[in-house]
Amino acid sequence: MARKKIPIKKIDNINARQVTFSKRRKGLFKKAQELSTLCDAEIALIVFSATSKLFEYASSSMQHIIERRNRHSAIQGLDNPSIEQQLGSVSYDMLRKEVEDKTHELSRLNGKELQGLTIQELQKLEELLLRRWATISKIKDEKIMQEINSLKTKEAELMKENQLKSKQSFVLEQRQSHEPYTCSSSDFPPDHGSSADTSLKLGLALFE
Amino acid sequence: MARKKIPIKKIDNINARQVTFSKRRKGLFKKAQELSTLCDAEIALIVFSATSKLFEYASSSMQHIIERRNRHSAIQGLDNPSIEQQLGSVSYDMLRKEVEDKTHELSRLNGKELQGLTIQELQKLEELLLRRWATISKIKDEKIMQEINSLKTKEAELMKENQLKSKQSFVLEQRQSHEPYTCSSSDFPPDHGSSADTSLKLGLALFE
DNA sequence: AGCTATTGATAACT
DNA sequence: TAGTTATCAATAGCT
Repeated sequence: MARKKIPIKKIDNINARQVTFSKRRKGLFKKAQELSTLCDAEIALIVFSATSKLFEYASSSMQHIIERRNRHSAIQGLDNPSIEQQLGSVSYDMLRKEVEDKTHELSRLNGKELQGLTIQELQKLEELLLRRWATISKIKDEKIMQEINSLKTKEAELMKENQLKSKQSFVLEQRQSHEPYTCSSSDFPPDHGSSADTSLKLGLALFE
Repeated sequence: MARKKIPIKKIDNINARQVTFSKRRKGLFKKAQELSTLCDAEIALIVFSATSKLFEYASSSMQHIIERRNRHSAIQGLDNPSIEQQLGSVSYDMLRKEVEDKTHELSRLNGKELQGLTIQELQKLEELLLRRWATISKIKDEKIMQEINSLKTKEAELMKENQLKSKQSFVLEQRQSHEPYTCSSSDFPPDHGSSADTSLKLGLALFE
């Protein structure tokens, strides 16, 4: 739609692709918004760029539309809500109550209904959030430590490997520059405890 | 974009609206598909017509994109889990689905499903909780200040009242022990600035 | 549903 | 990165 028609296939040139993405994305969002307004439609649009950046539009609330869509497709086919209700494991009213409760709890956690609470309730909520924050911090830190440890291990292994290769090269050089002699794997020094130790320390040093 | 420019507002004529919805929807889906192909983007588009008919497009799998999107923003902000009083009765299945969703969301917020998250996601969650904690702290502090102020006011009023009564007693005593004389409200001193100040300081001292 | 006069979107270029 | 413009694409009003 411009100076020239382009084929609808992945744009090779990275820069051109980026520019096109930016322009067309803008156009797409505009059209979505227009359709929503003109025709009173409920629209959700989710776009992930090739670089995993998220762009989204929702004529109302994204969560609402997604939930509505899930219900819509879940209902396809087995659409007899009252059968289960009649079998009566859980009553309809109980479920409705539960939805209300959870919705309420969620919105409170989201900080939207805090004005009505007493100081004591707010203090409890404050403590709760701090505890949750601490939990998450802890888990995050554990994950980071795991990551670090695995990196350390990898590093140590690589160092060891490198040193092994250095020694091999050294032996080969010696053999070439002086008198040749046969060699088997058993000719290598049986242990390199001290040098292995050194490599471990070097590996550690990166993180300490 | 045609014979005439139309304003972007809800089309009144039902028939025209239906036609426009059909045409523009087609255009929107085409553009979404083109953007996805041209720029290697992952796109999901959900459209509910005014008559609650569902149309959707997903460059890969709708569920996959929605989940990816949830992971992305889960987490930052959280959409409004607003009460959706859909017209008419909500089906049993819908309610059960909603309970599941909200339970899931709650348990995530409660920090029970954190092991599966990446370090980046955990960091976002951590920041979110801190923000919420800050919000609650702020509201709590505001409430405390309100409480303090109302106490201050009450204190000041009581002090004033007491002083008033003291003076009345004093006057009565004087009248009884010496010569009587008539009195009106205008006989009271107009201001007690210093004593009011004292009560304010006392009120504050409780919290500082 | 089609048709076409117009408006809108955008590819290439600056 | 943003702005301009020559083209191409979408579509509003009709039939």
